[in-house]
Amino acid sequence: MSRASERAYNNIRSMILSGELQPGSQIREEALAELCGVSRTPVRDSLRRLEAEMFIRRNDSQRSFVADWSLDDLEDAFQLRAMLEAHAAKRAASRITREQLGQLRFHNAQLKQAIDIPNPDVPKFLDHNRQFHAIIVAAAASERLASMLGQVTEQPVVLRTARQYDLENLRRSHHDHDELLIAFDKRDGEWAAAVMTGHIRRAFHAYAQAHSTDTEIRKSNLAA
Amino acid sequence: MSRASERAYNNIRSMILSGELQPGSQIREEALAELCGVSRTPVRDSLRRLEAEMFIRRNDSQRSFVADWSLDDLEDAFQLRAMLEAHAAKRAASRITREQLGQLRFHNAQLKQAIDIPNPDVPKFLDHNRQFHAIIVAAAASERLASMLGQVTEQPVVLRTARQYDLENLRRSHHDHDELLIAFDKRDGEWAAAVMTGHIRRAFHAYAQAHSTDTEIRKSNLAA
DNA sequence: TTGCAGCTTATTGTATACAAATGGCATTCG
DNA sequence: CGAATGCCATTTGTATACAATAAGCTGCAA
Repeated sequence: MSRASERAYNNIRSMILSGELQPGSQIREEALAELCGVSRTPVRDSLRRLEAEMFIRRNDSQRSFVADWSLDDLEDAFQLRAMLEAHAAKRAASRITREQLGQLRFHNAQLKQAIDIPNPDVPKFLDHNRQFHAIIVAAAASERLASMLGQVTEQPVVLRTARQYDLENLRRSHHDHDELLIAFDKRDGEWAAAVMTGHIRRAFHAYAQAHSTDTEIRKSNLAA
Repeated sequence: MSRASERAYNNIRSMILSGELQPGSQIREEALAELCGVSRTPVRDSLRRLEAEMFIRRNDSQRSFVADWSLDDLEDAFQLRAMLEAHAAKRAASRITREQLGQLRFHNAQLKQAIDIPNPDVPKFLDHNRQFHAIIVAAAASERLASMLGQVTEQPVVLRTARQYDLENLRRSHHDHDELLIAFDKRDGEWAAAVMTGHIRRAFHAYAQAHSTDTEIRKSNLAA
């Protein structure tokens, strides 16, 4: 996608992800256009795209609002994600190449390094984690599946998820990856799928727990 | 969506589904704009949307082409659809209301009528079949799931699928629905999911068979 | 006071002109 | 003859002006 349009999309998306644009708040095309330094045309393109990705929703009269997900909605998204990633793992098990297996091992080693130190390097962990999962999706070799996964893997909160993982969860996450690697090595799709399902579901519960704590803190702040 | 944009979207979509725009052929915004009697702006909106739905793909330089799916790609789509619809059936089993169950029975009775006559009324069958599945998706109560299913249920060929069902397949389809109804009645999500999986997979194989026949006919026509 | 009608303003939709980028062709040079 | 290069035609991207629509407000009447 071309320059202005790309910029608008990335800007708006990151404003939503960062919370700069508050969930539920209205979005005006012209305001965003100014913020991004482009005209309304590329902004409109971006909004359509973000709407398809469910970052934005529109009311009956076509006004746009930042999506505001309940915990139930998020569980729904995680459930779909678990199903789709498990499917990807299953497909990947029978298609993954030696080279891709090597890459998985590399990223898994890197993310182990990121947490096996006194001060865990969470961004590094997240980056290699992302790449690890991306390789599996690529090995699954289904464009549609990849596109659908794209829709559920980066919902606003998901970005915050791993940050709220405690160290124990990060370690478990790493061990899941280890087990996935063995399953892939044995070409056991069912096993890989089962491990992946648990892997994603743990992520949800870790998020849910952190979220409730977070919500309580926010409430007490409001009360104070 | 507003008038011009809506019209453009529906026009272009049906041109693709009907084969009027041939798979693989390039699409030019201005040509479509003239065909639809609107300007390029709403056409561009539509193209973006159709691209997200994978009816259209773009090359590196942003030129658009009608998607051209191989049989493998289609199997992939059907596989995802089977998984998603099974998931929907499972969720629906624990959430469906008495009223929705009644509606399912109604549509199933209607589609039975449509094929239980000397000259089957295929369009009627298709219509009630569509509504039957729509009710299940609604009962599943997941917006995301519904949106994802939308992406795999109406790929170009899918429209042609049921037309190519032979009568026997239509009857089996009806019986699957009967079984789904019982599973829903017993609130047995696993059973509903299993039936649904088979239901969709049969649809794929019916299509694949009809497709290969079709392809052979086309080949012999070319040879002649 | 409440509810509604009509007006005003805010916001999105559409058309169009122009800019940028890309592809194809022809020409030229090795 | 083949490959590279520059130019022209085609196509898409962006900005902007204007149209259409919906929301909100004001004032009047029941």
